[in-house]
Amino acid sequence: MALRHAILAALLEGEASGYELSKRFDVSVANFWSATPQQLYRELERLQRDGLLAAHVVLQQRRPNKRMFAITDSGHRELRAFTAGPTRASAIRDELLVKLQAVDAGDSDAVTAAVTERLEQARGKLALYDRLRERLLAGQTEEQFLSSADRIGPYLTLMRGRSFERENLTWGQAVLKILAERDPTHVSSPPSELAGA
Amino acid sequence: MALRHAILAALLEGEASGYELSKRFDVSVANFWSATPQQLYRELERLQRDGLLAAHVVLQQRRPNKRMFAITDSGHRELRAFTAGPTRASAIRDELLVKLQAVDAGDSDAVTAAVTERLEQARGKLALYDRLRERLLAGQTEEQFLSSADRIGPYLTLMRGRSFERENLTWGQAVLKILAERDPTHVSSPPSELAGA
DNA sequence: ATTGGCATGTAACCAGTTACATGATTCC
DNA sequence: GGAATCATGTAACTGGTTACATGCCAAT
Repeated sequence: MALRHAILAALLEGEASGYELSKRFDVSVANFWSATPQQLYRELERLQRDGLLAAHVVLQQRRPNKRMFAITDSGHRELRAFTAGPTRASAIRDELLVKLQAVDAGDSDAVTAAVTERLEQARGKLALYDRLRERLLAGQTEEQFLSSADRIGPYLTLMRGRSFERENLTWGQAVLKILAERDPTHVSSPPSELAGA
Repeated sequence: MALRHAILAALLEGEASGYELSKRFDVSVANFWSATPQQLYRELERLQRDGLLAAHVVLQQRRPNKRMFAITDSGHRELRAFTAGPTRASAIRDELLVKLQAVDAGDSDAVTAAVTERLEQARGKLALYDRLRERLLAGQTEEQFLSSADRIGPYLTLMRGRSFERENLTWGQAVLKILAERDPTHVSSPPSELAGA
């Protein structure tokens, strides 16, 4: 029953079709909630059935018609009640870290490649988040934005995603260095200091 | 099919019963994979059935008997193959961030309380991770440990968990300040600078 | 001509969660 | 005496993933 609330929260940005919502999940919601298009379509059905969303069909000439979903009053009440309820602990499931846990019994080169790939992804996401941040700020300073904006929620979650990817970068780089030093084809390099402050 | 590999990776630390494994998941594996005891018991059954784990019953006098599970050769091969295969993107599902995304349409005080609670948890986990780190290092410097230890995987994942909780702390504190400034019962305080470097 | 984006869905399956159940022991 | 810990499970349900299917339009 938590995907519901993620969808409601995402629709605060404005009404959307299933397809548009899945794009929205890809770019901004993915920091804190992941869902496949199939999940979204199914849950949108239910949300509409339960009266938390209202749907209306938009006819398009050059594209297929789409069903736009908007939050109802009942949906707003539900979302508000959700923010007031107990918070479940976050579930993390990261295959890369499972591989790293097993690196000593696994294929070290393959794990190195996987970390490198993750690093690339982190760089890409960081760049995306920086662009989204610029768009949100719209020329204002952070201070100005936070005191004047209608909605600060999307900014706060974006900043969490941003710091997460920054950590992925620094951590991943340190891990690569350590794995390289462990490698048989050894070349010495200065210590990595993974522990931080 | 990924819980299997998380279990195999966890059993690299040594054989365990279902109960012990679930404790292990709570303290150290939870950074990167979460699973309930019921999931573990079911998957241990299957791993044994598929020959990746071998079980033997340990009779105890003052406690119930337990079934200890150990990785077989076949299990080791499977784990190695896993580290060499493609890596799926990590799935994050964090209710607290859903609440934050919806904070502008939600109960601001309740969200503040939830962030405060998360901060406490982060402090606790950080302290735990620091203790685990001390235990792993066993008096050595990080550099010494990394060049001499049999297994560095657990250390690398622990350090990721540690930096994650550190980020939770700094982010959560900034969010609390921002939410307080937004509150009707307003008291001015210096700007928070959430953006970082 | 074919790839890629827009737009929506069904069906089957697999993974994860919740509730419940049992029974002994140790600690307070 | 009661709570916490050790130890394992069943059953029912809910949530999530994968594969497949359709069809049109725009761009190359």
